[in-house]
Amino acid sequence: MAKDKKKTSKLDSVASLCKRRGFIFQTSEIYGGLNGFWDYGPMGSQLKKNIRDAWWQDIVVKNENVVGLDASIIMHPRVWEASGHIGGFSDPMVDCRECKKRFKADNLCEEQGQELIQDGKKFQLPEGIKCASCGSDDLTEPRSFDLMFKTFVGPVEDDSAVAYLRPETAQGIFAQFSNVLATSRQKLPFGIGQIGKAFRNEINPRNYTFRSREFEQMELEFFIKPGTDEEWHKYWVQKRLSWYESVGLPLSSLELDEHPKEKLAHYASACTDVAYAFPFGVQELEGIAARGNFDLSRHQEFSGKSMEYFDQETNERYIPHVVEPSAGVDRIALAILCEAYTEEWIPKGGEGEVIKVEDADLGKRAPEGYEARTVLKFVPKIAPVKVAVFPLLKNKPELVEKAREIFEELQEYWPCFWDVAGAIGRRYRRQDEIGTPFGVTIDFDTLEDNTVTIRYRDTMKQERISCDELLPFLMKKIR
RNA sequence: GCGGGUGUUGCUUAGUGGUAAAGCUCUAGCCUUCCAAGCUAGUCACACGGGUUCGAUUCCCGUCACCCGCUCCA
Repeated sequence: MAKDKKKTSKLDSVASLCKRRGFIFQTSEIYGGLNGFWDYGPMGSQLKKNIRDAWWQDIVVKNENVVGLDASIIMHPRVWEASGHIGGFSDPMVDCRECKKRFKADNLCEEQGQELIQDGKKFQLPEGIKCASCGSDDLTEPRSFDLMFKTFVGPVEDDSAVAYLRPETAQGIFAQFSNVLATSRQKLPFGIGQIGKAFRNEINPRNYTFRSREFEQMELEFFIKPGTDEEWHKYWVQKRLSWYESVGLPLSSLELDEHPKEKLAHYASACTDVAYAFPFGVQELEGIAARGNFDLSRHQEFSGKSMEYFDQETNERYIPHVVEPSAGVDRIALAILCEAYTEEWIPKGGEGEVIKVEDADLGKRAPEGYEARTVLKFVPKIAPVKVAVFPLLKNKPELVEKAREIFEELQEYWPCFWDVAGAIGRRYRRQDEIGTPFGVTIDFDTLEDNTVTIRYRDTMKQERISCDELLPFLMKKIR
């Protein structure tokens, strides 16, 4: 195999660790996998839960004017007519028979000053359109790629039973706007937050878990008085940025991509992407869009039900505008993994400087006199396992018993890890690879003076702390 | 989906028309008073499906998956 294998990129190193340590697996791997679908293992599922919890806490719990929702994945098909996903969400593509390149048909036409001809579900290229790459006019007919997964509701598979897996969670919020408004006693401005799976039959899933066909979104629809769009849009961009910092993505690793006005959808007044510098390029984690009242108006039109809000202060009746921060959980998880992934060369014997391995040298052998360490530097809040507890020696029952006691106490509060196997250094390194921020070791001194060693993942420094102070100390560090 | 590349165990590699080897990891035991130590034993692989053949991991065809480019955007 792979005699001329390219040097591995950082993404390969991250993916390899994710598999080795139980973060991410290929779905149904024993059958060869399925393109665009991924499973999260013991560490990955806890990592994702921590990300969701951090979002839910920051968006729903800590804002008294934001409430939660958990809408169903399959909704009435008319929802997708109203949202524009049926008819508008499929991209007709053309292929060049000469140079084999593929283009979005409407982009290609637009670039050449023409418009794509649409006749119901059929598309046609206008005269004279040429390949943007090689200039050939030998192009295929525009073909539609429906990005929504279809299924049937009930036992009969006829056209009237067709339904769709939601391609975004947002429409569940819009469709329940009136019910939430009526039951939550909220006044404008207020928001509805939701976390859930969405599905898109992507043409080409890529970049590990980055573009998957099944993915998880965290979306807030923040409803506002028309005319306040700009200030609320700015507010949420800032608010979201500070959240990213709090989960371990520093501002220096992020980029704001403000869409120019002329590129916005006709109903939108602003859209800013939060992007992360992945190993494969700067790519979007979240889009924060000011969408006007497009969605609610459409649902009012298609359902015939009023989406208006009565403003008690001004005695006005209007359809609220909305600002939508919409984030991808899987993308954030991948960004956090990439950001946290670190290889170090540490001097044997403990003397000298630790060398942080540059991206280009990842996976290489440590130089003479050094040994390699792989560590995931998660912030404690996000780390899947918070504390690992070790008896210094396995064959000393008094150590094991005391350690077990401490482990069981800590387990009441966080996911913890119990490990008695192998030398203590080996056990520390195992925890480094899953990003456990704290190690607690019980030794013979513990039995004498009731103190334990606490070992820090990032610095490998150790200090002694009284057993009584351990819990409050960790509480403070982990929050 | 199109074009190109890749596919042997958890990882890194070896090898063969007669079903596979090594190191590390992992598991168990012994030992061990703080950073992948040592000793003993053990588990685990030729992506899948056809074809050729007495016999295929090896040759041929197809499929799948992953990576790169086109494309895409949560």
